[in-house]
Amino acid sequence: MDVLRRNTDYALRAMVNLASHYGNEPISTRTIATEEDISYQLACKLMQRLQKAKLVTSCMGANGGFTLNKEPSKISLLEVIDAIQGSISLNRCLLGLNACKKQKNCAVRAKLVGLQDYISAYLSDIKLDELANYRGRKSKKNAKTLKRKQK
Amino acid sequence: MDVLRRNTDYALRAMVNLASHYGNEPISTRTIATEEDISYQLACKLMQRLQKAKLVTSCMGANGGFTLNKEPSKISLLEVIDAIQGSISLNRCLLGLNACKKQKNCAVRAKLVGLQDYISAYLSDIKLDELANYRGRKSKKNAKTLKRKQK
DNA sequence: ACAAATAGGACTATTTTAGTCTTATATTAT
DNA sequence: ATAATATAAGACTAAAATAGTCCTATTTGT
Repeated sequence: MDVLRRNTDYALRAMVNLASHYGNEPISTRTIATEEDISYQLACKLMQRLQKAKLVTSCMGANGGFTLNKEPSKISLLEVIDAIQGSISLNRCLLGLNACKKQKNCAVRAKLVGLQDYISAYLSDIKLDELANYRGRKSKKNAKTLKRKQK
Repeated sequence: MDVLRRNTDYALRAMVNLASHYGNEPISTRTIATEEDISYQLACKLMQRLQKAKLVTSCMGANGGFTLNKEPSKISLLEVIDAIQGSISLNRCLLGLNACKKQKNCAVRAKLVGLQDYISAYLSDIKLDELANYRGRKSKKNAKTLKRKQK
């Protein structure tokens, strides 16, 4: 079972794409969709959600598109996840809440909350710039390879 | 989004139930289903899965039922989760694998693997006896309350 | 005016998860 | 032996969650 959903993955790719163009003109959804292998319509939906979450800013009209709302180093993986698939929760169903009548407070639940906090902190620590840089490195490599091939 | 599914919750309740009867006769699925508010048929399915995972032992026939295969203190939450919903994975979809052509090795993935290891360790540390004991405490409390009411 | 964008509601399809039905088989007590 | 009470397990159905599409409106630059 995967915690991160497909749409979250798409959105993250879009965000990394934007991160790597941070400071320049807005990038259109069409461009993002093409570059990141996402269906255009779906990309539209995801960009809208990212905008609602105030992670990106939109510019309508010709030459429009999206830009990041903050520096890449200030946008975390957790924010993107929250924006697209909502916050990840471990508990609810675990020996507690409405699932099991027999206990209102749950020993495990407390532990799981602890785990959840850890996860959140962990994901908050991963920022878009890291991801974009990694990609950058990767594409540089590709460029080199290409050059060599062209010789 | 919840990481632990409903069936996992059911199964966990069943396991805690068995844990609280550890050392005695087998408990029938019908009893478990009744006590833990699970549909009988579904409970059968879940018990079967738990047996396949070798967490419980079955005794067929009249007076049959299930018993834990190990001491409650040696069965972890993680084992139950794995048996019912399979191992929890964070990655797959995250900037890697078949999802994104552009990178074979992924910077984030490594980080997520780290997180995943932490989660596994955390869940391995929670054992059935703790949960059963907590329940025990709780029902004592209820008994008290009941007594007081009866006065 | 036109082309290129986003905005967003409504809808459909797909996938995953949950739950049920049915039949077979094993064990015990009578 | 037979009846009653269990588990075993495959096939199937239903429900819920997720992904994806379609259509129309609106905005903006040339």
